[in-house]
Amino acid sequence: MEEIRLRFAPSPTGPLHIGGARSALFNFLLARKLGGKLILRIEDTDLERSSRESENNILDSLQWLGINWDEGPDVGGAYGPYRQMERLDLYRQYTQQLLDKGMAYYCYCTEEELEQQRQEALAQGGNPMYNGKCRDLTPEEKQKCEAEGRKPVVRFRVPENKEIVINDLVRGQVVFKSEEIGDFVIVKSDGIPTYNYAVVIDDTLMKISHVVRAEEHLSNTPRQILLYEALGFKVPQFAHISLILGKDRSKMSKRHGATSVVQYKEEGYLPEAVVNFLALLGWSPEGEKEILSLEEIIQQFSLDRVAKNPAVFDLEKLLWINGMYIRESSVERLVELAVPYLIKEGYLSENPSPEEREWAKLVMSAFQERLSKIKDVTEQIKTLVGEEVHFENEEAAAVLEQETCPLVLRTFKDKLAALDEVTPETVKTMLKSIMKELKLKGQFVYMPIRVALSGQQHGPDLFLIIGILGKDLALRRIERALKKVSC
RNA sequence: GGCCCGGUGGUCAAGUGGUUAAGACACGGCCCUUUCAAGGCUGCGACACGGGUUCGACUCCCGUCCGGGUCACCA
Repeated sequence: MEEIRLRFAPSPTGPLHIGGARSALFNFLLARKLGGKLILRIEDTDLERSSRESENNILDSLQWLGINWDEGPDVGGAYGPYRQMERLDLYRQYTQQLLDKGMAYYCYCTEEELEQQRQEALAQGGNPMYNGKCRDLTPEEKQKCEAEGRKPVVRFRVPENKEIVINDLVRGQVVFKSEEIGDFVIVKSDGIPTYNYAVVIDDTLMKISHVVRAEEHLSNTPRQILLYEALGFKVPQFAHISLILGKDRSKMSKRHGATSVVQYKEEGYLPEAVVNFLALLGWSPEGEKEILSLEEIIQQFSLDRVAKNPAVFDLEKLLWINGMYIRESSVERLVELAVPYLIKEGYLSENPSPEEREWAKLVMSAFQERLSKIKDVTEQIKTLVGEEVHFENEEAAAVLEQETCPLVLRTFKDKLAALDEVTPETVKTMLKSIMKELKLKGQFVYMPIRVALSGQQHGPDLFLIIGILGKDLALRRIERALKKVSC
């Protein structure tokens, strides 16, 4: 039995993209489902754009999501190194092999020449591919180019009249013709291999059995298969999953909003929610239950249930899923998550005291049911902090004009002042007693107090609001309202 | 432009020749409730189009249209 080995191979050219996260997730899911391993490989051959900072961000993001790998640049493994730039020697020997066999050749064309070729091909309505100019350079021609100081690239000699068949695990059979593929570069003029080349050698050397990646790579696959065959390597199984699109149905990009995993983390999304959402984008569980833990998803995961069509990223649904997870969370966890936001907005001091943490707990239990993402709590809490009460609108202000309002507020003030312990329970019974004594319907008691305390007609249960404000501030806000009402 | 992949409600998405074409998000209504939210119930809403094949097509074939990807010394 062949060992099951999957990999996620990002380029460290920026923070982990949401689409990359989904590729990583699907690889992870399949690896776990099949009892195989997940390998993390860093494809850092683009010297211009690659950075260690991005690499770290990618690892952090994956870890945050709960996507763990068995081998990688940080943990090592038997098939390392796991950064392509540390594997240059490995590629070199295969390049020599291809060169010796005449399956690859040096090309001295300049960028300008290539650009011109492309334009010409395009103008003739053809495929803008390399025309094979340097395919059969004589030693003299070569020498001339060298003398001019030209640095050659290595191109792969694409065989003629060949059908390349991909048996894709999600797309089925896809056929390409070799005539549609021009001789492509496998080693750049600086000696660094290109993606299509390095990926083949690495996947082979790392014994990757299944390559699960985004659909944008489907058209690259025939090139890679040609390379596998030229090198005498075994071709792995391929599975190309569809892309994630923005609202306007084009590929997800910055203008669609947050595209990187850290941005979602910073907005206050829970990792389980992001994972759950991503899994549902292009895959569907068998049952009707959509809120699933990673374990449940692994159990149910299968490539047969992966959709072929691209999926539009629906933030509304992510928000909903996130809200579901927030509601399922313990208040303690929510407090941990919320504290940084609360500190940042100045609602808590840098090192929150036990009292402040207790307050944060009141806040989070009050808002747990109504948050879609943790960060929103800073917005929601605004009305419950400070001396000033701002009425959300005229309608709210009008509540205080009610005839019975002064009486209600005064009664409430006295009773609250007399309360020894302000807990949800004591406040609750206190409020009920006001209803009874004054013989007033709920709305004539609760609404004026609510508006006087928060300026809002809507919000968490009144007794929770009072807990968050605290006895003293609540009293002062009532007094202010009372002053306004009595004149 | 050539090649490749795709096209079920606004969005995600079941479905694999015969179904009243699931479900979820969003949206509307009702219930619950002192408010909102959450929750429960309910409603609106779809097989891109045109030809075939077949007794019968969302499902199979062809064409058209639409969307996306790719054709880099980026991955």
